[in-house]
Amino acid sequence: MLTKAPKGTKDVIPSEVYKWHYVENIVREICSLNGFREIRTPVFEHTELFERGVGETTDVVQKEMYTFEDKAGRSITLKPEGTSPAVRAFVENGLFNDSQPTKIFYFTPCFRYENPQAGRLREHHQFGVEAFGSQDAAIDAEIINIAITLYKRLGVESLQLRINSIGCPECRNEYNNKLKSYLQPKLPALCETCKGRYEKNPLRIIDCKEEKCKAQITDVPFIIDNLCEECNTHFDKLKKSLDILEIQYIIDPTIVRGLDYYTKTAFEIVTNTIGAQGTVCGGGRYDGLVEACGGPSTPGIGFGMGLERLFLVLESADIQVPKPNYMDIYIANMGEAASSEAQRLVSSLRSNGIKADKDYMKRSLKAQMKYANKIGARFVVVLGEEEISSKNIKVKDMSNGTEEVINMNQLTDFLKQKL
RNA sequence: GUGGGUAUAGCUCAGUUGGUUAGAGCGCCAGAUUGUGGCUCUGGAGGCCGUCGGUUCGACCCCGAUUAUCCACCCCA
Repeated sequence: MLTKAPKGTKDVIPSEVYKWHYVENIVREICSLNGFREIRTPVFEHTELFERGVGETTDVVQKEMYTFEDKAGRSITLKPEGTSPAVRAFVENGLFNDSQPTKIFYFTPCFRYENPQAGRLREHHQFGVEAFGSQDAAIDAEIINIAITLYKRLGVESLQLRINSIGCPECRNEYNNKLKSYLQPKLPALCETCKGRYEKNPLRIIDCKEEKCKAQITDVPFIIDNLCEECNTHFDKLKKSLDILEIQYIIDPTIVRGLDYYTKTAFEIVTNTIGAQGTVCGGGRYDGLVEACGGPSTPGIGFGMGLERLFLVLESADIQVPKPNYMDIYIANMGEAASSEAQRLVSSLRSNGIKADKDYMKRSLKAQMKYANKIGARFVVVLGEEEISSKNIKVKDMSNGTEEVINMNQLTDFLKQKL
């Protein structure tokens, strides 16, 4: 127990972390190009935020949250998703007073108490993007474009964008009635969960995976065919915008999303290469969420992208993340005096911005050379009594084995020139 | 919450139809004559064979439970 990470969590060890850095750097670059700035919010929030934001009837809130009381009796929840906290921060800090839109992004851990499987953890990490303040469907397309661009930059091609519109409260209400009257005669044949969904959230029945439910609703009316004029116009504009950006998409009327806050645009980016959990990015518009969280009526749209799943996609596509150079120079040393001199040297090199390391294991010279090779040191200098007294050192280029003799004092300049 | 698979070295996995000292590859450490890496060769360290109980003269192997892990359902990223 002591030496085991909790179920559904994973360490990122030093030899793997470069992949995260690589992706994070590209994300930051893309966000910056699109005018999105980073926001950092707490790992935990008041439970109420998620109940209100994500929705009391959702699975996430009903059975997947890490909720506990703190010592003062407050109900606290580890964030199960990133949008509600972003909205809370948007409202609390009065960002709606700035010129709109407000365009933000974040990296955050998310916590959900579920049984782990391929592509599903109890703690996973998301890259998320939110844009507040604009109702323009063009911004929906641009949000989607950020996710598409990221995957394109990483060299992934086998992904599919699926879009839908799930309407606004008005047309959804009307549609729900239509849906209910369609479903009512079939109710006895539906599964137990769907019987429950009928009153609370009939839209979800369309998404049910039970065969008997699927069989019942083969000619179910979709909301996409029952949108009000405004929502229809919005969806048309979205499609047009995606065309302008040359983004391929599939209209999938069964996308409903499991978080209650979505309105109008809902989308998923999916793959079939990483197991059953193929949604790599999911998001949509949430025009009522800011108001529901106590802010002024403000439209919004965003997405969450699971980073662990992103890495699964890279793996399945056999895409290698370039490894960084870990070490510029390694100072091999023999004997106490040389060890001290090596310490002085690496310290001076480091303060000049050169990645430098030395032996701390009292290894033989041969072993030190092997080590230097293994850590990927570009250059090696051997320090012994001779070098210390003469101040002349041989700098070996590990990439081709050539050596050059220079004065010890010139090492920094020499390396700056070579690197 | 439900179902199935798996559990042997740091990692990936063999293995014994139940019988004495449990194996490989990779990795790690060291050596192959003087102070120079990658390739090769040699050697070494490293395992209560997940845990507890049962069957048996004898269990790493069979049975049960338990825990962990993987996969799937549900749901989601």
